[in-house]
Amino acid sequence: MPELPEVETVCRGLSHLLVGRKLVRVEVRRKNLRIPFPINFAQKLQGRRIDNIYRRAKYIIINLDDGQAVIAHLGMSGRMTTVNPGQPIDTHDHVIFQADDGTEVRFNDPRRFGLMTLSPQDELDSHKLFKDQGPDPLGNAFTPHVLAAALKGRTSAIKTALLDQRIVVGLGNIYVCEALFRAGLSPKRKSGTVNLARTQILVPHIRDVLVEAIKVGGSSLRDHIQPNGELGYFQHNWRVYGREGEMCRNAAAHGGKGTIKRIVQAARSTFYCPACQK
DNA sequence: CTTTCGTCCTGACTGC
DNA sequence: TGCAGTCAGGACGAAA
Repeated sequence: MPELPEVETVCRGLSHLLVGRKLVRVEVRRKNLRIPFPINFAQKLQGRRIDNIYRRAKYIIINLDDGQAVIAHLGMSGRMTTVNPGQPIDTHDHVIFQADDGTEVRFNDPRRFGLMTLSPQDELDSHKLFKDQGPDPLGNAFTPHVLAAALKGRTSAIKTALLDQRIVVGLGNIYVCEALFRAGLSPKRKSGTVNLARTQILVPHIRDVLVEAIKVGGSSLRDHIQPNGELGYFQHNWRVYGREGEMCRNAAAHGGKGTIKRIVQAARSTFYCPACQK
């Protein structure tokens, strides 16, 4: 699942491949991803030079030399990969980008929860997709005070609230589970009880887990891979996600007690240790 | 306003 | 071995 670290990894990989390059050919093979492509999407990209590629929340932003930006989201199963010339087209290769040095990048998304659209660069802040989004967890705007204020008075579970992109962007199911475990907070705890004292513990843990994941290229769940085809390695560092029934790594500190449990919240699996998350 | 729930989609996995 | 059923989940819009 592309969450913040995976999208960041993809953006860095794409930057190396494409920044400074001119797009000589763009082909849209399927027109109905999560939202329709803009009219003449491919034609508008052809001949443009790529000035910059960066991550905004879980989106990939590709700045073109005419002031437009491509906005791309990987959804659940989206991938951006380079292919060798002549590689056969896959059923789920939805967009093909060919650069002036022969580099070919394909957007492949079996489940089609992803999207790709265009916006003027200077209108991104007010864009429908971004206008209600919360702070980036790796930016200066995400502070314990800001998070505590956003959670105040809420009755929903903290797990659910952290998945809400209006509160903080970038987190998905895996990293929310991991951050709450590190912070010793129960995923079932009411958001409103996560006061300043608790956000002062939680915020650094959110940052740490994301930074650690970016360092190793993100997580690979099923088939998530980087543009260069390499797998991310962070899944080996998961402490609770996908570890139902396993002994908690902190068990020694709890008299040998603590088994990772799986529950369902808002129709999503939550993994946590009842012994150390309160 | 907040919160919850259904929906989109396909591939991997489970159990008979 | 094969096949039906279940699960995975990001985001959004509708419903409560």
